[in-house]
Amino acid sequence: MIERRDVFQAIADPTRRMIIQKLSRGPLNLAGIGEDFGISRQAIAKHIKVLNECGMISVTQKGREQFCEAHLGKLDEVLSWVAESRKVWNQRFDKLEKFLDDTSSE
Amino acid sequence: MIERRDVFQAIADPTRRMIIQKLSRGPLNLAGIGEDFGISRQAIAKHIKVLNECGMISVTQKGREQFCEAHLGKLDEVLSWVAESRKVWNQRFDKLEKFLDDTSSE
DNA sequence: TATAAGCACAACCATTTGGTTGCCCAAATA
DNA sequence: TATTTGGGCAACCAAATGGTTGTGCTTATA
Repeated sequence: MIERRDVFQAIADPTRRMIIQKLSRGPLNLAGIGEDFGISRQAIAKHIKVLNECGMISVTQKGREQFCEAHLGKLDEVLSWVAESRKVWNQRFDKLEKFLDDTSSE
Repeated sequence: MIERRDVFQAIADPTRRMIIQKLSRGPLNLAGIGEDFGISRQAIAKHIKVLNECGMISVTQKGREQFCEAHLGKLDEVLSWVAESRKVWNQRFDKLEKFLDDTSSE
């Protein structure tokens, strides 16, 4: 198995998705992120590490605290992949339309 | 660890993403999907199983062959999650805009 | 009918994942 | 200064992941 570190891996885990949404409201330190999760601080720290390695967030030291900020622009990669996957799909609809158009005599 | 079977899991693996894109051009049987992947047929079959369990594709028996069809509409769940995550982000931009608007006297 | 094609099932494997606990360190705060 | 508070590091764990090989079964095809 190979360790994958991309956006798709970042958003694969539900906890990480919640973290991203939480961070979408603004930067937070680890303790702040960990609130309302029934999960240990270490588990959160690991998710933060993964998100950072995936390029989804950046971490800034500030005194003894560590503030995390989401890079929501990174999600563009997901959007463009979805768009790419549906490209032919849409073309097929276009073709179907054209076919129905061409074959309809009434 | 808990076995997660959702769209995010489906698209987390690069091989599965390629399979989805391949299927976006139309249904294929397992052998057809497996072409051009440097991977065993069994590995492909496992990915197909996962994709099916995630609801990303459906499989139809046809004689001795098994045709797979992608459910590209399922990707809407990804799009809406991304949109939801960026909602506040956009609002923040709006707020910033408003703030700049309100505070600019020149 | 003999053979090839398409696939299922099972066993096996190394690595990753997602979580835990325990200990410890440095920076704020009372 | 004593004590919280925020967090790092390492070890450990069970389960999931992504792959392999081998065997065998059924459906097409030569």
